[in-house]
Amino acid sequence: MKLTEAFYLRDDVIAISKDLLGKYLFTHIDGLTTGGYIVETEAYNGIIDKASHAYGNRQTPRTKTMYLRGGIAYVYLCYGIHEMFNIVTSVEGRPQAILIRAINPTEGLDVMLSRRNMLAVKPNITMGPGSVAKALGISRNINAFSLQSDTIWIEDRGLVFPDESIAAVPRVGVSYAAKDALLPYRFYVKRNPYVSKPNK
DNA sequence: GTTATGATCTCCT
DNA sequence: GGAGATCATAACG
Repeated sequence: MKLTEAFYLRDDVIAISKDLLGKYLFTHIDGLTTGGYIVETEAYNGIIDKASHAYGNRQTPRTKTMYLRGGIAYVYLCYGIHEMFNIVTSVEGRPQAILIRAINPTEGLDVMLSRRNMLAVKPNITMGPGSVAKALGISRNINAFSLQSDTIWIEDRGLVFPDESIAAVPRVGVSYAAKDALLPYRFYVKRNPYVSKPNK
């Protein structure tokens, strides 16, 4: 059930991003389990990708997590407000990562509602990377945690989307990355209500 | 030490 | 449709 390390250690971050659609992401934090299946991802292709934090082989306290062995979490703060959850892939020394932009929640709905200060389930509960992290209780203190741990992990439950229901489009919020912003590194499940707005 | 800015969300109009 | 929130990070002096 739980995805093994071999899944994350592959070198093709684009293929892994696509493969992650339909996989179930779970967290067990503060004694509470929450999760759902992934419906939107974005690939960040290492040192040659201008949109990546590791562009140009940049090594800093923040990005060092990306250089570790694949199969761990990379969590950072964006805009001073939002925690972002990424999955590190490929082998040690190759800083590739995948941003989880949206999930379709299936477990722990009541917990997610209270974490999001919402009264009823609406698509925006886990739509967009900042919302996903908040609903799942993800914060920077699980940065670099292994996805083989019992705090955060990903399962294959046999859910597969056919190619024609998967869209590949340019990424969101990376206009500073010049022509790399045009690469179709954002993948999502067509017509799923939890997919975030831009380019839908 | 200082400063500019962002892999965004929410609320307001 | 648009602005404000809010701070760690990274680059620079």
